[in-house]
Amino acid sequence: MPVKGEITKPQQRREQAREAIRQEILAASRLIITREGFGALTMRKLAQHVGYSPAAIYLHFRNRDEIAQDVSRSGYAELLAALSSAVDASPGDAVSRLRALCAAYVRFGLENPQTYSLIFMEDPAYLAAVLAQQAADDPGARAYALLIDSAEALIAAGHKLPKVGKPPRAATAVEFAETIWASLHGIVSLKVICPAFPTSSAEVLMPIMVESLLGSTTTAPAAENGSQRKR
Amino acid sequence: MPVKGEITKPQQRREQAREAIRQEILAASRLIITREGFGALTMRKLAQHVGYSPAAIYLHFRNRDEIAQDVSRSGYAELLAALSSAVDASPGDAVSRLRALCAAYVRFGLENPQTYSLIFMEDPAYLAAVLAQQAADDPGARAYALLIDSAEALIAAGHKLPKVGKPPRAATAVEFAETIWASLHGIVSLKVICPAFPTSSAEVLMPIMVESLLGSTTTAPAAENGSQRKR
DNA sequence: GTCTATAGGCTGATAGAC
DNA sequence: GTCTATCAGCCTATAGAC
Repeated sequence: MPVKGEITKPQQRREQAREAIRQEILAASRLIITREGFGALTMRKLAQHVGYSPAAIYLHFRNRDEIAQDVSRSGYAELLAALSSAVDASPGDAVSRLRALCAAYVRFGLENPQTYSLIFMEDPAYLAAVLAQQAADDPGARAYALLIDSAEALIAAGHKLPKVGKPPRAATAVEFAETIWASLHGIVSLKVICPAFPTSSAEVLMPIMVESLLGSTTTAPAAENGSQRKR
Repeated sequence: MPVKGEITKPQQRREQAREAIRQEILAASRLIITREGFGALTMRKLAQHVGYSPAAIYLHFRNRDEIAQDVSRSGYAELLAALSSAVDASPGDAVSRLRALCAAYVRFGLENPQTYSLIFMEDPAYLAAVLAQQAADDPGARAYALLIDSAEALIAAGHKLPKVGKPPRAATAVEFAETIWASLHGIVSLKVICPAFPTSSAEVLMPIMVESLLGSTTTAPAAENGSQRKR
């Protein structure tokens, strides 16, 4: 139904219809992927799901990869939403927010294994594309930025990041944030691919990681109990 | 050529020939996988490589999965060898050995991305099978045990593992070891699937992780500088 | 034992009728 | 625009000739 007062040319109506079908196809793709994984997304199955012939899909998407990219993008958007709301709901201090962020990340991965697998464990193209396109509105880039910002907030709050390299220097916010991310990804990806294997639960592994990493930072203002463990 | 003094019956000779062909097929499989990845291992390509027809492969292996299992097993053996030699070459103290183990693990993964991918990032069957079969001679189980042992050596050397859970209790050796493993896996798997993405190099990320985790342990005997960071 | 030939299935993608 | 029909290729696995 056109908005009152707007002129709806036949062209526009057609455009809207096209977009609606596109979204319908994407919704079906997401459903198939979250249920059976990316490998199960075939053009035939997808066409059957939306009630078209396989050939019709190609009128709206160039190929299977373009669909995967779009679904991937919405997967990053879901992740971003989960992380954002966790950050917003947490208390004000930097440490608490970082803890909340980590917990939300792991929870998202475990609750959406197929989506997580698609966006972080499948073809590198989707992952690389996120980094390559520095568009600030990309949900993947924004999720990444959320983590970096949290590490910077830690520094701003007076925490000193752990030393690294020879000669030793303080780790940068990006290095520290990526260390956290890689650690969390290790838990999630192992659990996603083989739920039984790390015999300990993510609820046990994650706090050990996060608290160790947070513990490796030292607070500058309150130097009463300096906990440097080396040099 | 039979060993001098042994009686080589026709039966034995045939057995040896069969085994030789089996090994030849496995060698070709490893070559294909390390070059092009597990996905590129097809019966046709494999047959072409060893100079047989596709059908001939089925005389020596039940199916593709059996080949994958065998290659996977040898992958675990390679990993075990890399870890063992690193442990043997390191100084005696528990901390140094754990550091050496971690460095060797990451190095192995980065130097053998396709093998690493096969044994830790593909079909869960291979990973689960290693855990399921508690056979002590399985290379995968032995590599796992090597890590657990290192964590236990840390305890034996007087280190207290970090607290976890509510109410807080000290983490077990298995929990601590699996935390280390998951962290390292996070680095390697991200780098393997998308070398460009964690923008920091593994050489930077890995020490931050390992030193943080080691730093979260406290040495009991020398309690002069207790570095509890909480409670 | 090893081969050729082939069954029977799947895939992504396209040409051309309506 | 949407369809049917099909291409060209891949796959695992097997039957039966030599």
